[in-house]
Amino acid sequence: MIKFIIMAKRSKQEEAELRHVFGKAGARFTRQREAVWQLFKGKARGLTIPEAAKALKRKGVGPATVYRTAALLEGLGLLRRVHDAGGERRFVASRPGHYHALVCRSCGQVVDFEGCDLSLLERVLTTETGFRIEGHHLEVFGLCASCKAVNK
Amino acid sequence: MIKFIIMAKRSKQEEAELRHVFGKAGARFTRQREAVWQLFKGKARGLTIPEAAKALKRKGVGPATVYRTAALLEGLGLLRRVHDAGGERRFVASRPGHYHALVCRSCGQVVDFEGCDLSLLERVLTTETGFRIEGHHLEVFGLCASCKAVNK
DNA sequence: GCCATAATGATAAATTTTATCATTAACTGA
DNA sequence: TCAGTTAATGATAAAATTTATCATTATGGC
Repeated sequence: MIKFIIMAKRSKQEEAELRHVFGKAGARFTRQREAVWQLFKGKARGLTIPEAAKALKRKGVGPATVYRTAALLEGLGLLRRVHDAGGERRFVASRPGHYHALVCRSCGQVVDFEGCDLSLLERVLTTETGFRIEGHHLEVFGLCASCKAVNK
Repeated sequence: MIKFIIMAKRSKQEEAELRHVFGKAGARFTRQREAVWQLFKGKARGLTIPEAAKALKRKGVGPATVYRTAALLEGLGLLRRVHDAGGERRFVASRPGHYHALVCRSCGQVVDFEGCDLSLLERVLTTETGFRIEGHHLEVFGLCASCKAVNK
């Protein structure tokens, strides 16, 4: 069964969770790191680092910190890389686990989903190529419902 | 059925094919463009642009031309973008059509394959999200047979 | 609240990518 | 085969992105 992810709004509970994830990794919970996380969490289409850096400059977060924090959050499983149609590197808020992205080519909105079944494909690849399959990365493109309506 | 691609060696026939592909697109068949293509064709793991630029400098091909040519070859379907584990943008020789990459995380070798069947997944996504699915991008990681042997 | 030190901002440097333009060389047609 | 047209290239510079360094700041543990 396929499960879709809806990002929860900011809450005390979320802050506690965040603090826990950070703490477990020995990382401090700073104003800047939360600003970065909140920014990405609010953008369904994700952001490139330069885009994020521009938006965060106003909030007093420097570019170097954006780079550092994106790498950190990726390591913690809170951000995931997505490559849009143009091959641009974007980061999107995520939950730890095995998710894939359904990306709208018009507005860029990203819907995460899990529950892909590639076991058959992987079995064939194993026998045909001798590879030991360890994982995969899947992205699906299309037009979301509202862009479909607008673009005819 | 899954079909694997083995890149043919350089030949008169290949040159004719190349000339045809270039010509049909109104692009000229230059020494530099062939050098770029030959370089990528010989590297199963693909190359980043800076890597390619470094290798081609010796052959008298400037960086700007490498960028321009990679974009051209991608447009012609002769190169495809692949993102390795580190998220680096690499270009890999390809054939026109719908192929996916099986990437070895140790040596970086890429085996193209076609014949993935995601129609069921795409049908579910369509009904669940309202998206009009237009395509997908799939990469499978693992250890190739020889790296598997070496790394135990 | 104090302390140790991780994290930040500022700055600079390195790297990657794009733009410009005079020169070169690939295709066209005779 | 050869000249003419013009796309493509190299050189150069500029812009943009990414990484490194280090003094200062602020977080988390006690």
